[in-house]
Order: sequence, then C-alpha cells, then structure tokens
Amino acid sequence: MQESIKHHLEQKSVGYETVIKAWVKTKRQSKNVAFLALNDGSTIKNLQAVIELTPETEALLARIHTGASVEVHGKLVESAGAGQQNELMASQLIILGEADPDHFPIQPKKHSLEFLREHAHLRFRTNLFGAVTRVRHSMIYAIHSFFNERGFYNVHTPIITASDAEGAGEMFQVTTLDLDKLPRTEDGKIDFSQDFFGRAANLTVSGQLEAELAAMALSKVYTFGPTFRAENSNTSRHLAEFWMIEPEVAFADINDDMDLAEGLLKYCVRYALEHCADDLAFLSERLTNEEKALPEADRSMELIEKLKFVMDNDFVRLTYTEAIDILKNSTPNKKKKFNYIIESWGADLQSEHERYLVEKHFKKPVILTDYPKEIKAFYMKLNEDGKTVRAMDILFPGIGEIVGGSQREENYEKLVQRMKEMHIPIDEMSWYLDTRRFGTVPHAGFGLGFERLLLFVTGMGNVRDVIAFPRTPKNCEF
RNA sequence: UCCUCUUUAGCUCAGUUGGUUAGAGCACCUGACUGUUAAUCAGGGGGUCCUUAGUUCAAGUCUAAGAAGGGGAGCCA
Repeated sequence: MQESIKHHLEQKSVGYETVIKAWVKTKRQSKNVAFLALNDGSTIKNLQAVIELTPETEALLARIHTGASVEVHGKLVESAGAGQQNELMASQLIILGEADPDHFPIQPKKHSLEFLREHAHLRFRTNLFGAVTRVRHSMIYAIHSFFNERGFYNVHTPIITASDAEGAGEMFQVTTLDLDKLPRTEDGKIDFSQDFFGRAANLTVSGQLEAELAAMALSKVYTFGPTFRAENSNTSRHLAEFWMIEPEVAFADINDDMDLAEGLLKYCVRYALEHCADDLAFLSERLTNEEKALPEADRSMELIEKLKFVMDNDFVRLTYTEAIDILKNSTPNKKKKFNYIIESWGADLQSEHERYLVEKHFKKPVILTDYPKEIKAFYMKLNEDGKTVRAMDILFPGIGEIVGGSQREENYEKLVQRMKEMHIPIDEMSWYLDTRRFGTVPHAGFGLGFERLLLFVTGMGNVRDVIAFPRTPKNCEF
C-alpha cells in the first residue's frame, strides 16, 4: 500500500522519489506546466502534482478532469508556489480511470446539499463529505476509547427482536412469509408460527433492555449499534435507521448518569478538536459562509469556538419543575409568542420551549431532570413524590434532545405496577423483569443519538448529511 | 401526518405589471497566458422553463390538481 497524501504533506525531509495514486480534485494548466490537485481521502488537504507540458503529457492531461483517478511518479520537493509546503514533481503520469465531465456530477464548485443527497454514492468525493466522514470515524473511535478507558464493556444487542413492548416507537417488521399468500390461523389472523422465528419479529428500536441484562453482571456496559424507527418523521433530526450509543451502569444513580453523559459529550468534543483540526477548520468555514446571508442575530457561534465553549463549561442542571417555572414567567410565554403556552405543571415540553431554555435563557447545554411520570417511559425510577421520575434529557443548542436517559426502576413491585398502568404486556417481558427478581441493583443509563452528536460537532444542519446513506420515509436509495 | 416554501442549461441561480430570439456564473470545447491555488482572459456549444388541465390574442410568469425536494411542527435519539 502507498503512503498516504497526509503522510507526504507532513514530510519534513523531502527530495525522494515516490508514487501517489489518488483522485484529481482540480486541474490547472498554463503554457509550460500543469498542476493536478490530488486527494486520497487521508486528509482534506490536496497534494499538488506538477507536470511539465510535453506532447505526451498534454495528451494525457486532455483526458484528465475532476474525479479522474491517476498514478503519478515523481520526486517530493518543497513547493515553489505559495499554497503548500510540499509538492510532487512528476516524472510519469498514468491515468487509472477517467471521469467524463459531461456525466460526472461532482464538479469543482459549490453543490447544494440536496443535490449531493441525490448523488449519495458520489458525495464522499466532495471536500465536505470527506470531512464529515473522517469526523464521523473519529467520533466512533472516541466513544469506544471513552468507555474502554473507564472499564465499560461493549455488548452487541440484537438487531432483530421479538419484543414489541419497548414502547419506543413504530417498528419495522421482519418476516420471511410470502406477503402474497399469508398463512392464516383459524380466526383469520396471520399465523406467525409459520414465520422464520415462529413468531412476529421486528428490527430493534433500542438496545437498552438487553443492555440492562448485561449490566446486571458486568456492571458497566454500552451498546453502539444501528436502531430502526418506522415513524413517519420528516425532519432534519430524524432517520429511520440511525446509530445510538446506550451505556447502562449498575450501582449508579441519576447523578452518576448525568456525569457520565456530560463526560462523554465533552470527551468527544475534545477528541474532535485535538484530532480533526483540518476538517473542523473546513467545516467552520462552510458554516460561516452558509450563514452569511442570515441576519447577525440568527447566526450560530463559530464552530470551533462553540466546541471549546461546550468543552469548558458545565452543563446547566435543573428539574422539569424549575424549567416550567422559568418558562411560565418567560417573555414569549407571557406575550403568547409560543405556539403552545405553558399554563401548568405536567405539560410536555415542545421544541420551542427546549430551544428557549437552551438558546435564549441559559445559552449553554441544559440537563433537565425529574419529569412527570406520565410523559416518560415505564422503566424510569419513581421519585419519592410519586409524581416524577428520575429521567434526564440533555438539550443542545440548535439540535434539541441529544441524550435521553434515566435511573431505572429497580424495585420489582413498583416496576410491575408502572407496566400495568401503561399497558405493557408483563408476561412477554418476564426475561426483563428477572433483572429485578434476582439480585436487583440501582442502575442507570442513557441513549445518545450519534447523528445528532455529529450535527453538533460538524456544524451540519441535517442528519441526512452526516450519515452516508440516509434512510427516511420514501427514501431507501443506494 | 400537518403547515409552509421551492422546482428555469450538467450544477448554482436571475428572469420586471403576462408581450419579440429565456439570461449569468461555474462546468465543457477552442484559443491566449513563464508556477497555478475552485488560476485568469477571449470566444463557442448547451433549454421538454417539473407534469397535466385551464384562463388569455399571447403563459417561464396567472389558476387548479398532481409529482419531487427543502424548511418548520408532531413523535423521538
């Protein structure tokens, strides 16, 4: 394998012969010499190949356009031009694959994100998606490092599950039955006993319940896997297939949970700042240009400044009840500027309320805790007041909920009581209830939406642009 | 699913109160230029104005329906 362009650009001692295989970003030509900006994805920076014009090279250069793949032999030298440290003085130029500019959609110009989404198979080749893909990789790596350094074990929870009782959203059904000839039982219902698993099965909407099982033996575990929600959600923050990080910690309470989540987010941001400087600089510039047209008040903080701010400042922690008080007395609530006016305790918080708290009132990430039990999931631990549960949501500026978690109800009777109240089928969940039957312990966990984290770190505005092949309603291309 | 906006050259867009042959930048082709930084300069080719129906002497422009896409909301991560 060849040494990367990143490696060549970082070389201090030059003057040696080398070979570069890469894709052409741009070609510039003048009377005696041509320049190819070469990129192999190892860095956002290009290596410039300098090619003397001869009848032979001119014929080759005529066939080389943006997107072509080439092999260039030559000597790595300090650049005579201003834009870069090192460059490649070519002695031999070989075309590996042409890219006909009449048909290759990616041209050296600004494309809209919508256009690139329709060409998702080629958008890796843009500077933007190169940067996003590298940052995405770094965040995957950072997450595993964070947990590994803290003694967590990664567990793979099932993708296919027969449990439909988690209440986390609409599910995709998995079946091998012939949909044109569905087997029926005597009372006319579909006979799932003839299906592959002998029962109805779905794609998972969360690995949490299985992660809890593992935490009851290994103490500190986390999952990092794909998650599927068949919701008809059409927003910049939702995907039908997304990736989620779900730690689960035994002998931990809600405060440990918040510390863990805040620590993880800051670790990721620090990792990005330390390891993705070139890509973040590019992403920052993109964001600034993107927002130039906006009035100053609507522009976001400069990307790197924003990341440092989040890394260096404690998140605000307050209870749902305190948040309701702030919202009730807020100017937009009094002037009836909210679409949903906060009138009393118990109301579910809408996006506009979360955004007010994060973006206007506190101007920093906020952790909201102790929500009314009615608006939260069955497994969350009931507080002494009997009204609220030990839930915690982390809200980020521009994104909203990035983490949702809780201390779990470890008391068997209380959990069963909550399941009955919320019509969760208890007999199907006996395996889950066994955690509370045998050696139950206080424990807590959360779910972090990976693509939402990437929105924050990259400054992108739509989760469809931080995952290679987004799955959304009516869209399963590629 | 609801609200709202958009759809004009390969791409990004402009197109006046409805009026002659629908424009620009980038990309492409030709030429010029002594090392360029998404090079520059000059010239050239390139159009089912999303679809259908309607109003009108006349529709890219107005009306209706549909399609695709964006943004916001709900649900959530």
